[in-house]
Amino acid sequence: MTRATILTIEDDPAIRRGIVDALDFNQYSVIQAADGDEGLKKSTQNEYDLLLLDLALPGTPGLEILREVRKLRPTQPVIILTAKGEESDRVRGLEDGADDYVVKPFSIKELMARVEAVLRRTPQRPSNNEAVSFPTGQVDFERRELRFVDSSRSELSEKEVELIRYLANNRGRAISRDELLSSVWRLNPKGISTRTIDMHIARLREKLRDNKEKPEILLTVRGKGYMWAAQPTQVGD
Amino acid sequence: MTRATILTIEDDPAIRRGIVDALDFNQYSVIQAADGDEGLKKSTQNEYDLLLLDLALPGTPGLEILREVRKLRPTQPVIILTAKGEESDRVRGLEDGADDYVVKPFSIKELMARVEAVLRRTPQRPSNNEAVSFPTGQVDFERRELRFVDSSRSELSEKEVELIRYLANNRGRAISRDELLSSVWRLNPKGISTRTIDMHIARLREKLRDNKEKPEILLTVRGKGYMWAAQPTQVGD
DNA sequence: GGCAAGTTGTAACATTAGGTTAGAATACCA
DNA sequence: TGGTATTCTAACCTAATGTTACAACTTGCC
Repeated sequence: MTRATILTIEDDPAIRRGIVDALDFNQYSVIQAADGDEGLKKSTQNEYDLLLLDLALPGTPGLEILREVRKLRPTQPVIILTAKGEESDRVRGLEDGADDYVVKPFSIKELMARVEAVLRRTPQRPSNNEAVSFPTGQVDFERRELRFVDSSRSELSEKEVELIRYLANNRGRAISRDELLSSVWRLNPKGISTRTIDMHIARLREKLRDNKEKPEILLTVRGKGYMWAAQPTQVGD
Repeated sequence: MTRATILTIEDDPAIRRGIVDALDFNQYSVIQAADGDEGLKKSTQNEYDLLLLDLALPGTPGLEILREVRKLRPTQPVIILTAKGEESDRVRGLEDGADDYVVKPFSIKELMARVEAVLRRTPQRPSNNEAVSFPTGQVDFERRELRFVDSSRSELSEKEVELIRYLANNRGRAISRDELLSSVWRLNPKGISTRTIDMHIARLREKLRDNKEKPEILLTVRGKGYMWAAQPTQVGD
């Protein structure tokens, strides 16, 4: 069991190698990208616990990657790597939502400290197969089904599971259709025009037995997308 | 400066006196209600940091008060007081969302421990005049105005301040119009039919310079109400 | 292969919640 | 008392979402 999955976007092979080794040694699972285009692709197609992003890259520039990722995944943790002197880049990066930065040349020790710090303050999401509950029941990701308090069940399809997982992992945050298409469907279309998501939501609401007129679990956020309702109250301890 | 404001709904004058004294001694601000009707009124008209609710009351029964309050304020912390033996009431109370219970007769020490515990695990809201920020600026409750990053400002009216405060204090949670009417307007109408809230929201969006078609700060949750957007990312430390 | 069941996507239409405008009521103040 | 700011109401309108019905695709099985 690795501690977290980290995407490293860095073109210098020596530096990349160093980073990967260090992360690997510290029990992280590491994915690599050697240039901007590959980085953009990997970072937008998948969600990682952390992105290590060199700003000076061949291909798509680091800052653009950052902005794209940020648009799609507002909460994706990102640490940027900048060369000494390129202070303006660093400032732009932080403005664009990077969580922290490391200035090259850096020591492995320093990098690891930053990594740990950012991961530490990332709100801990339920891990992949942890139970997600809603007022009238809970989601069993293992068995791909919903179990209700009256112990009845409904089965979930593949896409439904992924959709529910993504939404539930981000409860309390309104997720745009773009973000869903990118994260759940692994597509990357700017400004979509498909009702597919709405369809799936409708089907999910049905299975969740959510209130049809006034949903209480899977909320519609006008002009934005959908949201898994924040837990109203936690009863007892 | 008191630590928190607590509403005590308890008909027995001796017990009530004891509770009030103890809370007072511990720096809490205490409001009292001596029967169910008064309790229902006070608990629905105002929001408190904590509700101490005796279940056996003349007038409106405790459980009904609990349910009404819960409908209006899903996060209102509540501790119920039950007589020894009335176990079914206690269970019902917890089912209906009470956060904890104390069985009579209880020691002051025990009560205080419960109070502290519940308050401790209540998600700490920004206190009344703490700054609330949004991506393009922040709310200054003192001066009743919005300050933007470009250091321009807009003034807020009384109602606007209260509305913004309530929504922002509950960011990430969709607030129903009923809850707003009850908490901000201090009205108690079941199933409203006024567009007043929508109006105020529109004006607020204007002042917040929120995106008109796709709001990013003050979101509309279909069939439910409105929501102050959850913080997308916290930049840096 | 090819049929059946299940899943996912699309097109087209329907509905209505919420945005919006304009003005009436009310409160505030000098 | 008149003027100004604020709040509320009524009425209208639109576009975002819900919804239906079916087409396309996948999967497994004989």
